[in-house]
Amino acid sequence: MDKAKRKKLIEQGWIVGSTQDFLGLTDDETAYIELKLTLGQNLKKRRLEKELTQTQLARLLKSNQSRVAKMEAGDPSVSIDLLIKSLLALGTSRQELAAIIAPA
Amino acid sequence: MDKAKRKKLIEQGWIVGSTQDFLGLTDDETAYIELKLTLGQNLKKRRLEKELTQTQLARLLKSNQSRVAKMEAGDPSVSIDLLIKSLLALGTSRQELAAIIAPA
DNA sequence: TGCGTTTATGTCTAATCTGGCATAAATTTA
DNA sequence: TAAATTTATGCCAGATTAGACATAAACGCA
Repeated sequence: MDKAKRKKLIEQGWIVGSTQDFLGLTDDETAYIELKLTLGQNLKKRRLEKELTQTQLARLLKSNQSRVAKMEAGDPSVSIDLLIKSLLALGTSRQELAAIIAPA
Repeated sequence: MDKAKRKKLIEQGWIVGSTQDFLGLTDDETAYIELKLTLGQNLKKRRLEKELTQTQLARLLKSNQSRVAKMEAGDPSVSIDLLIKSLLALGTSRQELAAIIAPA
């Protein structure tokens, strides 16, 4: 958000700040959540590339459709652990994993 | 292990195979375990660079010495989740995290 | 060698995460 | 637009993981 817009919103009575500030998250908590979102988005990308439905992917992972949906959305109830296991199960290499985490 | 050595061992009656074969792990299970070991080793490296004892690091992470020992050893009772949270808590960036996972 | 410090290992129970299931919401297709 | 398919959301019981604690093992050093 540029400074002009921010100023205007504040003048209008809006409270402006980052989600992080609002929720009172520490830097590392924020980094964790963002990382989870990134991994989930990539899982979805790979699923779509293979033209699978969430249900089909779930079967592949020996999980279920709802968990796949939550994974892709970065839901608080899913761990990075599960996301990484899923990506690995899809044959993602460590190189690829690294590229997901920190695109060059 | 080079082929000659392997042949010799087999002739002598040894059973030769990878730990993965022996334990009957799938490729992705192996990748998961190896990733966990890598992260644990790196956590230890970072701890030593800061000249902290496991107990001191544990306090930093709001955990305890035994869990730190297990993290560094890649113990089955620790998740990649905890390892990543710990590395992030030490201020590790996504770039660095990626480099740990797949050194250039 | 003996002592202090650090690290490793085992076990407990509380908290978190997972799969399963039901169902709602959204999207696609006829 | 209605039906069919796909995705999202909520809940729960069982499984897994976490911190706490005890104690053993390893290490460094006087």
